[in-house]
Amino acid sequence: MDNLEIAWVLSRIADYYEILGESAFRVNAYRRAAETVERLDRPVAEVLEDLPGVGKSIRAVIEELLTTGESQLLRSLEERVPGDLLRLLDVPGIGPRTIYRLYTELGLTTVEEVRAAAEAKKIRTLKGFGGKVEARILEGIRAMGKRRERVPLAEVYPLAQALVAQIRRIPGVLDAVVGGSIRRVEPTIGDIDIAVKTTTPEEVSERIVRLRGVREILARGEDALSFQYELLWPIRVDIRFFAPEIFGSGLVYFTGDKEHNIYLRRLAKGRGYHLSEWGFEREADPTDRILCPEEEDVYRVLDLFAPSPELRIGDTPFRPENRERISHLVRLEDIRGDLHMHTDYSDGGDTLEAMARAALARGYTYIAITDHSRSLKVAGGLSLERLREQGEEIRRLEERLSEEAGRPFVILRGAEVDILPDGSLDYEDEVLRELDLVVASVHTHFQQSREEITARIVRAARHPFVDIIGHPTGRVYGRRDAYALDVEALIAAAQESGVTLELNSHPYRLDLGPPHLALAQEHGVRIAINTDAHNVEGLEDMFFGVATARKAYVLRDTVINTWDFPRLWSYLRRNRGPSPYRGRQV
DNA sequence: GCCGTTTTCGGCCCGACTGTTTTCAGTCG
Repeated sequence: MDNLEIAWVLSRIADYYEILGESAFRVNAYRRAAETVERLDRPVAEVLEDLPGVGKSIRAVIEELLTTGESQLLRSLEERVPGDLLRLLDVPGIGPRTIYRLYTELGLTTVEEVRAAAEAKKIRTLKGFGGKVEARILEGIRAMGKRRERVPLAEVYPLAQALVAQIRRIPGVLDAVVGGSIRRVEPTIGDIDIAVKTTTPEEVSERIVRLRGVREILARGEDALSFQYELLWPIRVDIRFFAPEIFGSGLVYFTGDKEHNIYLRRLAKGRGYHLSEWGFEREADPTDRILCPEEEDVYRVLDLFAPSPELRIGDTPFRPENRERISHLVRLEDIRGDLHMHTDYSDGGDTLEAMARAALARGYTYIAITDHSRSLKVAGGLSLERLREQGEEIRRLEERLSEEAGRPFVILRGAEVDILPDGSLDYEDEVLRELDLVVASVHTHFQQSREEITARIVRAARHPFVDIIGHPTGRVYGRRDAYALDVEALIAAAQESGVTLELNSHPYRLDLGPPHLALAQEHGVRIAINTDAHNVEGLEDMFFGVATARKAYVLRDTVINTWDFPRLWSYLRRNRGPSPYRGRQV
């Protein structure tokens, strides 16, 4: 049983306990344990003894799951709450207490029975329930299964930026910032959170609800506004209004994550303060307030540094082992080049020159052009002849741009070479040796067994002329699961062969993800943060990749495209010998 | 259920909004 399955059982137990009216603290304990297990970067069995928030009882459940694959506790809970009532938890506005009352007071045990009872107007007979609750239940059941769950960051990000830009233009808006999981650069997003700085929330709110795309208003008060937003597809938007003097505490609160907020509030409490989005209040004397116009103010009161948003996961940035490393983490401004991009030679949308100029404008000192190899016909893979042609154009362009820029600008002649189903590569060794840089990636036969695909990619990782394994797991958020690859085996192979693993920055991919990145770094494996850009705009995705690396506490020095060119070059020549085209100094 | 240089018992983060009431529980984030 893997970590995800165990986490699922724990959160299931929490759901049952919640419906049964168990202590909220017990429910919370299971829920937190589930999250802890889900986030682990190694099998739970290895670290079960010292898992924070996992004590005797929950440990026993996990041990039982590990040995028998089942949980007696879960089974007995399933008997106590028969049917499929748990599914109602997914209905917005329906929570555990409502489900509990439907079960105990009306004897309903299935979603179908609940629907029938709502249609027969029986639910409104319960004390405190009216027609609106009934309507909400019916609407929720109707929408079940059709509802989209979390959406890939790639799809939400531009939408959120456009929306916040519109809000900024509304009179009375002093500032507006996207918060929540988007600001934390999480790979999937549940809703769009926006913190608005204003002294006139009512007027601003009135203007926001008239924006194009605003559908159903879900909640609207003095300080908050929620609505369904729909341009191409629907997503919930939550907006909070904060006065300038509390915008810092408001933005901290609205950025999260939830565990991070709880940690900060507990810390405040230990110092006799009550912390909320309104700022600090001394518990002994509520009139004694500390206002926080900036986020840094909140952290300063607690004697903490303000972690960048992507690091705000529970208390992790403040743990001693991370705290020391934090100033050495890779930053966007450390990136000196991009080692994976496409041009219109294959399936890119922009020319070689446009891509190179855009990279130069970003301040890069080197890039690698890595169009697809010949067998990938759907992506216009390059024949040997086209590859050679491109190489010549690259040489001329490099010279011209370096001259124009008045500084060296290196364009590496690379390729993204297909790893064929048997693990061999799509160009002959002589061709690979002549290239400056080879990214090897899987683009076909995703469905191979774990053994097959692991052997396939490991074989490529051991090839002397492969420099980078591109998007190693192949996962594409919202579209495709990872290959069945044994990533740990790949990391072990990379440790041996010295090949670099890619962190593909495209927000649909973010592959490798943080747990694997951390594991790779721990084993001394190098990482390349690349955009895999298919047009000029794609180069901007580097931001997502760097944030993802930071979540894994990847250090600057682990990332080969933070190195200066001589160091990178000697790495690239490690198995190829001297280059016939390029001296050591550039 | 978990946890402890304030505690092995007694706490456990906090507030906005809705619906149905008339002071609050439930839900959500």
